[in-house]
Amino acid sequence: MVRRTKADALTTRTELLDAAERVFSSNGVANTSMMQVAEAAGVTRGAIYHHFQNKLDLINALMDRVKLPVDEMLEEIVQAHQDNPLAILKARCLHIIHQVEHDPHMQALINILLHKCEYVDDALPIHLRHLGGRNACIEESCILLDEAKKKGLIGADLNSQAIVLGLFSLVDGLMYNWLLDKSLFDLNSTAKQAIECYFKGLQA
Amino acid sequence: MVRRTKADALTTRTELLDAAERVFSSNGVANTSMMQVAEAAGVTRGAIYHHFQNKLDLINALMDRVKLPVDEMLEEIVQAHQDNPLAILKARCLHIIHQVEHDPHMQALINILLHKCEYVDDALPIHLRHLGGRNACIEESCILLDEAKKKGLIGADLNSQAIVLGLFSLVDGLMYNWLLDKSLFDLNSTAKQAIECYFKGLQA
DNA sequence: TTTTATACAAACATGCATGTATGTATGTAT
DNA sequence: ATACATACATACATGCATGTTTGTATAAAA
Repeated sequence: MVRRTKADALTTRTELLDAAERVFSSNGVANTSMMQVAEAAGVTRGAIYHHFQNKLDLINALMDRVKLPVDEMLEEIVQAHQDNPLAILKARCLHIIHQVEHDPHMQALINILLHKCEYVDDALPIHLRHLGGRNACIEESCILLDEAKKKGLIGADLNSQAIVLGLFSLVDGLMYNWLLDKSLFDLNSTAKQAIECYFKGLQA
Repeated sequence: MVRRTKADALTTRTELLDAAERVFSSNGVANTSMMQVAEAAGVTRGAIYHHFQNKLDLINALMDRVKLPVDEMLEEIVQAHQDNPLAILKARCLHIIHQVEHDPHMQALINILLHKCEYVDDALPIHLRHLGGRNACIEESCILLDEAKKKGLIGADLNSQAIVLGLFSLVDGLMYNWLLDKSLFDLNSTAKQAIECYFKGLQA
């Protein structure tokens, strides 16, 4: 019913993203129509198609909003524990957990990726981004573990890649299960204990 | 084009389930139409709607085929390691991993549940079954851990529930990531190392 | 052998989702 | 002040998926 200035348009865009986040989170991506997103944002489909090409483009925009802060934070961690590769690795895992627990946008997005979105060809760009970032993270972590091995912090017989994959799988699994039913357990304390346990098992 | 005897009908039904397993696995549940399932099975939609009420009913039937063997096997494990709760728990985890790696039906189903199916209200019955079985398993495992604690096998300060949740999250995460890209790592050896590591971290 | 039930195929009716095209009021630049 | 672009709403056209109904050849039952 109304037309807007440039700034107002950006507001509309943001509201659309917020709405998409909510509706996708509760209905699932495939199960949500553009109409539903529009309604949740209080506009018509016209607004969506003006700002985004289609549902995929919308999801991509959702990811753009969230992904950046992650990498920045990681820098800090590295510097904080300069010479202790294991501490860096552990802090990273706990940081991810913390992000998912406390940043609502991150939580919604991860929830969508893990539970509300089928890993299927035409959704590929999204998942490729997710996996791309994560694979880089794994490689980097392998290096950290190798350093730890050199310093004698962990058993020399351990396979770095397997250990890293296990670690990230543990983190993934914790988020996966917690997002499935947040009332089932406390994410922070559970993650802390489980990750602690895993690291303890690494010692030589 | 053809009509069949009772036995042939069962064959058709099985072929439909097999087809659904394949098509869902590659296209995703929401993204697959009954038409595609029918085509993959070499029949028409009529055949599907004769054997199943709708897509949900079809998926339920898929789960019925697989779920039973799991519980049976678990009995054996318990008896094999009669008095060592930790060994039982570890064997269970490795058994699940083994199942997913080697039983194609199980693998397809877990893949569908983890990656090809949105956790959304109308799919609820499916996920409830999945979660139900798993929650029972968690409770049971907590008991095992408590026993282990009494026997002094693990640290007395550990929270059983957190540890169990971590363990199952680890297993879930490993399956999750492996099914995402089976070429990325060897499931069996990676799981063995990671789980081993986790259990090692439990010791007092 | 006649009757009935089974196992599907084929056709029908409906609805919803998508993408696009068009209209229009308002902001913006000249 | 005029011309153009922006930011949407509205309307339209199309297609596909679903569920149902009907038709039919064969098997099973009586």
